[in-house]
Amino acid sequence: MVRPVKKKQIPNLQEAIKETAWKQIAEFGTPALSLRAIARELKITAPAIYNYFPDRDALVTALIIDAYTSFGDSQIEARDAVKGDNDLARLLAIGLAYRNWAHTHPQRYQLIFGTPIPGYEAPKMEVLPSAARSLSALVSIVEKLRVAGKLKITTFPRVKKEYQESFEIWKKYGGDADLLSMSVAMIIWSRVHGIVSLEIANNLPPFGSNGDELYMYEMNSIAKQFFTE
Amino acid sequence: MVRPVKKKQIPNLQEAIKETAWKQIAEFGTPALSLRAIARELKITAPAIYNYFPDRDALVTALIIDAYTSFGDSQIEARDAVKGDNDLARLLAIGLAYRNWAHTHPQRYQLIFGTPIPGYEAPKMEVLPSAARSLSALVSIVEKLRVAGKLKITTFPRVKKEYQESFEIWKKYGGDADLLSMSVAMIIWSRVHGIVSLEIANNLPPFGSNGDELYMYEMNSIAKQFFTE
DNA sequence: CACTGTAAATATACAGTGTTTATTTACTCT
DNA sequence: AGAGTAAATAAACACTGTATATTTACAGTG
Repeated sequence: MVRPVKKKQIPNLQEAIKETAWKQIAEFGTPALSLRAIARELKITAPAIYNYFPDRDALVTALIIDAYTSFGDSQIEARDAVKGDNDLARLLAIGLAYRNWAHTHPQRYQLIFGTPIPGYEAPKMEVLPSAARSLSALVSIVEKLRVAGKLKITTFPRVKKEYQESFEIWKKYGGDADLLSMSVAMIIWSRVHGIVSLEIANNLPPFGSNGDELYMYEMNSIAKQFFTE
Repeated sequence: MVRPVKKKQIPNLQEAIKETAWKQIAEFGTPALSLRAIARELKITAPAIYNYFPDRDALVTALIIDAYTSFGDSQIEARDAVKGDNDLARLLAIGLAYRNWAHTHPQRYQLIFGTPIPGYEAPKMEVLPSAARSLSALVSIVEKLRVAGKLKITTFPRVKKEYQESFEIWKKYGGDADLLSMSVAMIIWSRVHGIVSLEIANNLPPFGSNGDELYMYEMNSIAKQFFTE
């Protein structure tokens, strides 16, 4: 047997490969990702995968983009779930959703923000649209608060000139916003990421009865330092 | 030829293996670490390594402990280089040394705090002594400031009961300190790690002409929020 | 000095990986 | 009906970590 008839083939093999990849990542961890193992489970041969992804890194890139999209969805949902005009409540909702998503999908989180794949480096330009979108919820709220005059700070270290250009690309996919807002969003992100990444790597003991009090403390610090009311 | 005479052997092969490992990590990145490649460079066979490390993970663990030690050295040096009794200056010195070490040895930083080795998970109990020591400089200064009455805050989320025990072990290697001081040290650590890990993974554009102004901003925020004077 | 036991290296082999090449087949279009 | 194309397989290559058996260099002892 060389090639099964279409009826016995898996429809939408491209999607099936990604699904199987996620399944195996969830079960055996990100670094155990193996093309041959995926092929085995799908009952195809390994080189068949090359019809859908030029190499393993391309598959990883596709997974990362999917992860960013899922992550971004949860951020945007959290923002839009808050009714009324309390944008500080929205900021908090986004922050909680961030940690929640990371704890629900620790492997995906590490896939995006860590470097768990041997020799893999993400191709910036391919990933950027979904990456920018995933942080757009945070940026949009900081920007709204700034426009409403609720941003406490007015000056901030500026990004190096040669990088301001990449901010422009960022805006294209992450939504327009003032440079100040984007910078504040980034420092908020760095704080949130600091806690979450240490938690996920098991380097932080859980503070509070549910392990989330340290995080709430930090959410509060952020609100107090950067915003009024 | 089966076994070279001693004169032609490499003295202290255990150290030589680690050195070669670091060399290759620096050159080709952490995930490319390969026992066979190390053996090739040392002109021995791969199984010979097993006389010194039971498996690849044991070698990685040894590397991690060395990295923690080097990192801890730089932290302690930075603390002790500040003369006089200005402990806030010491805190800043430690913070700057943190970022500096990470940028000088990005692969070591990722080796310690990321998860760049396929399938590897650090054995907590083996690594803890050097890990605890590496943060002891920060803890000691926070504790000094607390004793001097310069700690602004007096309450903080408490660590889950079942984890307070691990804090006790921590004290054994990281120096005695109040639980409050250790908790404050941890949140400071999480903020610093947040920025540095994003910087190293190339996920943050450089703020300021030298790329360090965002970090200075954060150092300032920490000092202002947690300490007086 | 000869002998023996041990420790450290090699040689070989196994199962796994990503990837390349050539080949075969199923399906589509003219 | 026949030709062309796309998608799969088969086989092979160069790697990887690791286990086993074997060989050898050296240290210690009678």
